[in-house]
Amino acid sequence: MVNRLDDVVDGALRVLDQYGLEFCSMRRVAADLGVQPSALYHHVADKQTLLALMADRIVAPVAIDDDLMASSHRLRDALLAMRDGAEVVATASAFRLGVSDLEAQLAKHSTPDVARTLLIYVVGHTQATQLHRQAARAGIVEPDPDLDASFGRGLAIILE
Amino acid sequence: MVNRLDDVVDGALRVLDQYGLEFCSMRRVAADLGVQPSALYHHVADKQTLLALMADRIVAPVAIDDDLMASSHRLRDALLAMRDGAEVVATASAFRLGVSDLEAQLAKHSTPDVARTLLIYVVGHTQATQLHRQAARAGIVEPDPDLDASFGRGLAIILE
DNA sequence: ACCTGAACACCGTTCAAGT
DNA sequence: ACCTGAACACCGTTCAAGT
Repeated sequence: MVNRLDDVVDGALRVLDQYGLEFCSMRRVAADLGVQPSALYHHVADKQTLLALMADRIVAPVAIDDDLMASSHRLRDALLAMRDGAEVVATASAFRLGVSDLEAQLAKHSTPDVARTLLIYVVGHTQATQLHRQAARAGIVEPDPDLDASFGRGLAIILE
Repeated sequence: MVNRLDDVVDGALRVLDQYGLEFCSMRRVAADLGVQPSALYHHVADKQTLLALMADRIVAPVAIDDDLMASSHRLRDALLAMRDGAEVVATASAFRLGVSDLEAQLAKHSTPDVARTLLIYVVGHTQATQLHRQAARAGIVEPDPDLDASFGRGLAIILE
């Protein structure tokens, strides 16, 4: 079987969505691709690099435009669409201040400081939301139905 | 040698500060305490629980008062004082929306929405800062001297 | 270019047993 | 109450070698 880098990222995202970040190991991704673990290192330098590529892919389809409120909601939706999506993005380089493409896009439609504050807030709130939902699903905590609305209210505070 | 739960958390924080979250394993913490890995499970249910206790301890000395700007800076300083401090707090339960003691403290001096937005921002910006500094130390990226000031400007956006 | 097979140095966690 | 010793089922990564 022949794989390209894109196939490896595809497989990694499949494993992430199915099993969660905790179980998204190089060995599982390899198994998903029907390949030995060592084969992944022909495509990718290490796990961190693979995670960065996954983060880029999660965030790639998000369109940023003049409407920062709507753009923020689209970003949140893209993160929520993938299991542990926000945490992957928060830890990987898509979040690197000053290097993130997302931050640059947001800055084009506002100011650098608003862009950065917004990006941190959206990823952070979504990460907390996914953490909370996971805890609620496990019965550790009662579900909070206000979390979606809470996101919008925080957004309004940042965007005046 | 006899250890209490507090000694275990102490040891874990020592290992965290010295080696970073990536290498803060149960086995290393045990070695730091001069004990077998299995001994830790007499004090703590699992690693996640230990991380939550560590997060609580990192955040415990932070005083929250009327001055939300100064309080936010104190929280940031406490996170920066511990290697990977922001990431530990972001992942552990100190960050759980609606359950975090820090969030409740902040809410007493403002509104629930401002408190939550502030908490997410401070932890998020500090996490990105520590990520950036680590990358800069490794020579992967050039250091950004504006990060400290950037924090204050984002804070001002949230607090009007 | 893409992969296998085998190895190395690690993990978190459990559990019977010791003191 | 606190810990040991041994085991189980895993990790990420390297590297010679194959096609």
